Amino acid sequence: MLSERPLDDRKLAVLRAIVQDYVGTEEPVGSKALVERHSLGVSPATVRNDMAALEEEGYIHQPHTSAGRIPTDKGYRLFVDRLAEVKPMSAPERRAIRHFLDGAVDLDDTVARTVRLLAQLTRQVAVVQYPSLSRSTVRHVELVALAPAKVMLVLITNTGRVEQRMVDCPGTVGETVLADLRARLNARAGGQRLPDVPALLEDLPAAFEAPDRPTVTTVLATLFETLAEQNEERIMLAGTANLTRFGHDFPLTIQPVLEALEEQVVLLRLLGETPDAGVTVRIGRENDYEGLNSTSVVSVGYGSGDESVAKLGVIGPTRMDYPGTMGAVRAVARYVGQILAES
Amino acid sequence: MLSERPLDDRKLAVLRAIVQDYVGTEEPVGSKALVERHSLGVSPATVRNDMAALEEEGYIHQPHTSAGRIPTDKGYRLFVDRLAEVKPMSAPERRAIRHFLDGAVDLDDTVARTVRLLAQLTRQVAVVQYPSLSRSTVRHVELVALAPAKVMLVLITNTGRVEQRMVDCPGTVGETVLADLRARLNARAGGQRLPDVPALLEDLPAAFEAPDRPTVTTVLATLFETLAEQNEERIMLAGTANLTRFGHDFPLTIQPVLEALEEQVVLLRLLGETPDAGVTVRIGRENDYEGLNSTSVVSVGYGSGDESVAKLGVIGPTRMDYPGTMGAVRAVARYVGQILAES
DNA sequence: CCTGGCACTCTGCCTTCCTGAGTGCCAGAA
DNA sequence: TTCTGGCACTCAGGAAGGCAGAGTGCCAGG
Repeated sequence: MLSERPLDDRKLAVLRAIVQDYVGTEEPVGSKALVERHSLGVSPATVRNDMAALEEEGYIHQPHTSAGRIPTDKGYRLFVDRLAEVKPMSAPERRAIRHFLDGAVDLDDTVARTVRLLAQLTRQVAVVQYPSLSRSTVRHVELVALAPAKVMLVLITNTGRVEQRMVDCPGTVGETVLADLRARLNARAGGQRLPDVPALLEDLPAAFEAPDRPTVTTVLATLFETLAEQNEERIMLAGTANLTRFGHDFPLTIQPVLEALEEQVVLLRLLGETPDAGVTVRIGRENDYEGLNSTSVVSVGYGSGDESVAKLGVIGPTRMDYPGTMGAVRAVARYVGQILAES
Repeated sequence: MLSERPLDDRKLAVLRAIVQDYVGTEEPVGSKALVERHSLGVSPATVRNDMAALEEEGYIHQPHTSAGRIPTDKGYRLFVDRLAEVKPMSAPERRAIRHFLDGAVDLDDTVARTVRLLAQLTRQVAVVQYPSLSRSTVRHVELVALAPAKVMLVLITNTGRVEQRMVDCPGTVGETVLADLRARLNARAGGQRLPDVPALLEDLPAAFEAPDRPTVTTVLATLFETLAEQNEERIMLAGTANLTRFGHDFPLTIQPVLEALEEQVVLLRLLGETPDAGVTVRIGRENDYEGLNSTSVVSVGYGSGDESVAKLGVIGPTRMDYPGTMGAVRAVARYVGQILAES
């Protein structure tokens, strides 16, 4: 078995044509139809031989003896890696994206608009992760006395995210102590990356009078807890209705997909595996999660600087328009990054 | 046509039995099966006569000449209004609900847990509206100077909701002015219902020195804007995967439902029509929104006191277990209310 | 007013048949 | 070698026909 015999150019062209046609028509594509729709310069019989070779190598597959071919996961993989160019968005599309995202009033709104936009552009299911706490820095820490022994702690990050927690203090908290603590917190933690903060504040209680130390310790504990709560990472979804578009073959598998989409944990892990740079495509079985074995995930990191603070992506059938989807994902990520940097 | 002839007790019993069986089996129910499974004390032939009468009145309907009967929307309506008791949760169920909701750390988490819980209990799609701004009161307003001319406004409500906005001030803002403004804002607005706040603060700029007034006005403007932003009402969804359970007949209609669920506006209007008190059931065509014409919505208001601050509910096929669903919805609403009151 | 009996209707399912798309292979041409 | 036209073969999927079973409406008798 010549399993690693390199494929010549024409075979690659045939594979490309098969992927393109199958994505378009959703039906197995035969040799005759291929020759008609693409000017390959050879006869159907020749194409058939190439197809046999491609099948031998596992790039395509026949549902039934007398049917056309459809690409396998491996075929899509080769297509994405070597046969397709990311399709850039057109100028009007870019303007539209820009304009749509510019209208956002706060972080929630930005994320909400992004996810809807992505779902519309790709006509698939879109997923956007909120800018992660661990990558961002402290913009401000605020303490608000709500009752004699009750303080509200508000943490604001450079990505615009706001987390708040109630703190039940061991005793009454004086306004001056609170002001002092607030000032020190901001002086030391301001601008620092969240994971670095605890180390910087460790010795803070020592700076206060003994009676106030329990309070300071309690507040710090809550703050650290908030910082550490990685699992608070949130995700927004849109476009689930698009799943129904993949009619014929998909309804059987729509349920596990919907289930996966409901599991924030699954989605977070999915996005978590995306490397920071570059558009990533994970095809079919390449996804660890079983329910997504018949889908592909196109994802990318986005961030306010050149640094990625979170991920976003699209989930659709393995039979998807990869160049278009990748283009859309990349463009949207870029613009969200810009918006975040501006705000 | 004796269209308003009152139905005697046995006919009602037959209707009740039909609804129960159909909900259980998902198949049209015939006279023979009915008599076997319910002790009606009469023969199939008699039941057939009753069925004919019920059909005449529009409570049930035959898909085909030689098939059993299924309830119509009108039939379900009668069932819900007169033939069914809300099924209370069992003690273990109540404990589980209580326990599950008690673990929540903040409002987001409470809502998230509620919606998941409801989806699991009813095995349908659950919807929970965040406590609405307009019904709640101001717990605290905080102003934080982030830069010389940049202030962050944080609004905290009694329901635990936190809204923040950036304010770009016309000039540099002194810390004393800010403290003064903060104190006055809280003194006047604290504990007040959100819609009443603007009127109470109208004359506030007059209390400040002329040079500071533009700043005060700007901050107030942003605050009012935040208060007025009704459309910021948010909704959380869970259990969409349950839609696929309604296999045979439903997949055709699953798409419009998914689309409806993506439209926050539709959901908000849906919940908005729910009266404050009591569990409401809207069946099939009774729903204004076309995509939900083959679904029923069971909803109820919940709140921290005896007052409803938001709504929650369940969306499922008209063929649903009404008593059970109503019981679950009512119980969950009650417990969320308690949790909110405690926090 | 209820019941058993009976003739009737129709869906769902199974089987059979047939067409058409698509294939693999082979012998001959470039 | 590599491509091409020809040919026999396979098989999914739709159409047509037939059958069984569930359910009905109606009627005459208890």
